[in-house]
Amino acid sequence: MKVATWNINGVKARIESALTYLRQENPDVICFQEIKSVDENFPAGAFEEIGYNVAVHGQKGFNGVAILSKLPFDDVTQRLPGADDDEQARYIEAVISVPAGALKVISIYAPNGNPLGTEKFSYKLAWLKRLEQHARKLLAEEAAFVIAGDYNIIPEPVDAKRPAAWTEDALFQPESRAAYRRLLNEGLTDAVRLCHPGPGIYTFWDYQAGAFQKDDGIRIDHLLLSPQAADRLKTAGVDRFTRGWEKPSDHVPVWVELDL
DNA sequence: ATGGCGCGTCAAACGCGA
Repeated sequence: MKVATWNINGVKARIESALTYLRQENPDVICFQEIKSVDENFPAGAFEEIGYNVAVHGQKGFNGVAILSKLPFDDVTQRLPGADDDEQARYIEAVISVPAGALKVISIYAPNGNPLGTEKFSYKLAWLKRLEQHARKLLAEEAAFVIAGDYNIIPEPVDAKRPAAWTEDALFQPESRAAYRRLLNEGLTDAVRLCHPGPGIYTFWDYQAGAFQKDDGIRIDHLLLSPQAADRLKTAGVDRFTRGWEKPSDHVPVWVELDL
């Protein structure tokens, strides 16, 4: 079973690319981030026509996440616990029945957090703390799950072509990196890093300054697996070829193959 | 050396991203 995640930077702008990718790569599940659409305007029909069930948590103009699955959803939850007043659409969780039992798939769009020293950075850290607390609860259930999405965290210097360029950025702050490391310490597996230990694995290249042509990238989109999902890990990868398409997203899809 | 884009909202710049 192939589970992918892709920050598409606007579903309306990326609908043709998304459909092409799904037809070509045929993932069983894909998590989208930054759909920038309200639920009612999400083009669910176009995805249903090629065989996907659709679960959406959108908002007007910004943010927004979705999960598409060939297998039906048993349950869908649209909120990350811990802040009932949080209006930003950054989280959706779905349970899918698979031959080996059940798989919980979570699509996240973690806050960017720039600029430093503002409420945006404290919101980022608070949101990541909520994610950690929720992950702990899920880990206690000892079930297979994957938290997939745009974490907006560069975990290590090896995850950037030019780490020195990011030292004043929220994505590479010690506090952000520590939040990611805590998820690993608590037992989650970074699937892409496990399968590709070396340098040069990136998932985002800025639109500006010819970043992709220079391969001036960063790795900020991740798939974290629970121990029960990691037991089933076969391979993981990054589909950087989509960054060379016409009108690309600045992020590319990342995926895992699980033996489920 | 520096800066170089793109999306959505709305109908001209602006917020936002990373």
